[in-house]
Amino acid sequence: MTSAESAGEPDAPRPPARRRSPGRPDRRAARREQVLDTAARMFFERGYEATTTTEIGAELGLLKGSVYYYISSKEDLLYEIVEQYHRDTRTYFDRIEASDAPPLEKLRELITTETAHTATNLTRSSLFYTEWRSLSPERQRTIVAERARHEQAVLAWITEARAAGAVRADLDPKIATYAIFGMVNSAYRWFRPDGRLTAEEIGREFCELVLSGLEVR
Amino acid sequence: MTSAESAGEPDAPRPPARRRSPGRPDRRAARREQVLDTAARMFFERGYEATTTTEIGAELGLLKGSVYYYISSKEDLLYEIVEQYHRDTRTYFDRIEASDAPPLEKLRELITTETAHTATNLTRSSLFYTEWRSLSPERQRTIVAERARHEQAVLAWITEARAAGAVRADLDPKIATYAIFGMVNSAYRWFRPDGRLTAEEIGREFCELVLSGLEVR
Amino acid sequence: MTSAESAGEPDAPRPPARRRSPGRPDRRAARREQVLDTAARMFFERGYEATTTTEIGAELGLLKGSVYYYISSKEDLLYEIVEQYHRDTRTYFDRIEASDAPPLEKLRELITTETAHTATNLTRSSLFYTEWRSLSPERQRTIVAERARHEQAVLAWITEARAAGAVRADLDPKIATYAIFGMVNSAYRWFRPDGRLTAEEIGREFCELVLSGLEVR
Amino acid sequence: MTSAESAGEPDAPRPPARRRSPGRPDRRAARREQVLDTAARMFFERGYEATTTTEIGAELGLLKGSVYYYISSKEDLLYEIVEQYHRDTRTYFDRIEASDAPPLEKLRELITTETAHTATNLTRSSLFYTEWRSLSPERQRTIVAERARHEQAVLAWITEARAAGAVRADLDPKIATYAIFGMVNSAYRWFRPDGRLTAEEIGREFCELVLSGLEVR
DNA sequence: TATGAATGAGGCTTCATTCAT
DNA sequence: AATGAATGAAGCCTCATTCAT
Repeated sequence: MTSAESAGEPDAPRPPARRRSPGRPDRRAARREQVLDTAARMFFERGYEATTTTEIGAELGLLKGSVYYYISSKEDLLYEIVEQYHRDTRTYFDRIEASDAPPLEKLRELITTETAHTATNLTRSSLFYTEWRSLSPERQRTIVAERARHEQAVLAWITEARAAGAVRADLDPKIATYAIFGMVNSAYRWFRPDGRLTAEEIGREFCELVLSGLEVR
Repeated sequence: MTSAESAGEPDAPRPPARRRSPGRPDRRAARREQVLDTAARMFFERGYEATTTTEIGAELGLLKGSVYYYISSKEDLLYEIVEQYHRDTRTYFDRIEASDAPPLEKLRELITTETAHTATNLTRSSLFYTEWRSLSPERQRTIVAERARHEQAVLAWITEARAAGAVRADLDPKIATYAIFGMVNSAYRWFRPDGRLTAEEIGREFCELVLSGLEVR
Repeated sequence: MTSAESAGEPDAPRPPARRRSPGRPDRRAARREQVLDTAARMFFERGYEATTTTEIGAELGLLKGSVYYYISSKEDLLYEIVEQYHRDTRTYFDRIEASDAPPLEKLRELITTETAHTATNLTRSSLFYTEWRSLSPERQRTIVAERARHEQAVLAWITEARAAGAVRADLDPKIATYAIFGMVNSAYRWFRPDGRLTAEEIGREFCELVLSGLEVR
Repeated sequence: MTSAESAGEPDAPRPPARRRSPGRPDRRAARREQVLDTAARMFFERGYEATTTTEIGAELGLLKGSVYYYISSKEDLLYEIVEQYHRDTRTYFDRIEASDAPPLEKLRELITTETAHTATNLTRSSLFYTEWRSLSPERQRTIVAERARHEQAVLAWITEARAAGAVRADLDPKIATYAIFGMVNSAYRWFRPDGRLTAEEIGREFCELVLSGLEVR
């Protein structure tokens, strides 16, 4: 399903599902993706707890029970939605971290990419930040750990740049790190795909603001 | 600082409730405040939906039914908790806005105060930002409206300072506003009262970072 | 008119409570009577189940718990109200039955008296007819038995009069009996003390209608 | 479901519900009707307030939660039961009123039909008269308004007949109206389907009694 | 593939009642 | 004579989930 979500869905379309046999497209997987997308949108709009399986079914033209043909539990549904987002996050983060750009360049790249990613996956990113509490403790831990990894890295970059004299010595790297994530991750709350600025432009603004705040004049 | 809260409660104690008869402290109101505080902490720890009235009662040494001697509904309980925070917010915001300091001074003052406020009322601020969805539509509207008011004001301050040449012309005031609120309001997620830095110090860091990012060099 | 009822109370005032000692009026009994009257009115207006002890207390300027200083249970309260009415009913019924008037005269007397009684004790009679189900099985039985006794008597009177040729032979005495009670006992539903006709006039109308319907022309 | 309800149910069977697909009888609707009938009987026997959803479920071989597969709330359940009765009432009333029979003929027809209707729908009529207080204010209003309409019509008929000299001038039409409804509507309290007389016979008795009471000799 | 019927656990809330003060 | 705090039982209702068809 390359596309055409119901009007309210601000997320970018997921890539089409894999096909089992070339001749016969796997309809099940396609429908499954549809279930995920619909649920994601509804969770985004009303919250996870407030969305019932009955409602999800209705939105899909299915009865409550039929939804379980595609999912194994409501929590799994949420997890899968969040996991997709999470996975993407990991991907670009690993790439950036592995690069040999100077630390502030990495930071710039992370801010830009993460802002764009958040903005292009509004509903999923929103769920990632607001509904993780409804996941099982173990799954929460996975997510928290990954976030911590990102924070550690950013902290390390800033610390490194500071040691190298590129970042103001009078700033606390840890607080700066929190500030950056607070700023970037807030995008899901107010970004509108049809707004005045694109995700890229917003990323650039963030970089300007933060980096010129950090940098030694 | 009359009251010893259970260890987990990071919020500053509320001032004692009004007394009905001057000589004899109003026990009821005190207990009621205890209920609010306990519930606030539990909502903070597990989330509003995940906290049952049975659990709240148990934590207070009451049966679930008995909790209703002090509250009228679970949602009202949440609202009251959030409203206290909300009210305080309004108070200092109005004071700052009414002052005749230059716009960037107002901004500095707001960032500092709001950061401190968030940090000193960790659980309540947390609920304010994460559980407002569990409130009735009307109550949600109240909160959203107030937040919008703050954002409008900050936007106006930045715009004004920019027009006066005090803020870089290449930055978008609106994005800057969002960035500031994202930063400041993220404090409830990571601030720890027993941490290395005080709320005031964090506020100062934020100001440094943001203002030197905004200001024309 | 010894007692000042709240405006809505259509029942005739109960006689003042007995005094324990001539010099010191028994305040408790008086207050108790007030509780009965207030409860009776509220049960009448909202129904027994729908009236809470909290509300009864509030109406009396008391707290929930304090009401129990005067009553032993909510059901007892209802029973006592209904019992007063019941007792009166028994009194005049016994008097009529014991008289040596001819059967149709007794019938006339019963219709008149019962209509008047119903009308003068609107709330209590209403409860007698509508809320008896909330009483304990045993108490229900008492009431049902008494009503049956009245019906038996009326049936006997009509049968006797019919045997004597005073009542039409083509009418079924049992149905006539039911009809009469249905008619008379419906008064609590529509009688208004400030209406066009007095209770006595209504009683007379009933007699006219029924007796001329029954009597051989 | 043409029949054979559990022994205690004195109401006539409802006509079968509409079918969704012509070939396959709609089981759901049938079961739903069963729920209504069972609940009606239980409300009749113990009263609405005294009947719990748990009990209704048990009687149907269901858990309390499962009952809600067929109903939306306990009050809705009551309303639907009462509404069916109400609807029937309206139907025959409109027919009679629209006829061009002379007023006393209409009266006779109404008494007969209403008595029969009450008797053939004992439980529902009973609920109609005794449990309407448990309905929402708006629903109460609907019912009260309809009853008032019937009373107005009967009052008009009697008044008309009286003006034409067919009814005794010394009787008050309004009281006569109340008397008639009191009489007819009391049937649910004592009618037994297996009794000595049929509903039709009882209706005839009522007519005899009332009309010969009303008519000028 | 999807339905329909039911489960079962649990949630929020209400309320008559008690009892020490 | 009345209060305030709490109890405890029960009530209505919701919902994720299952499973035979």
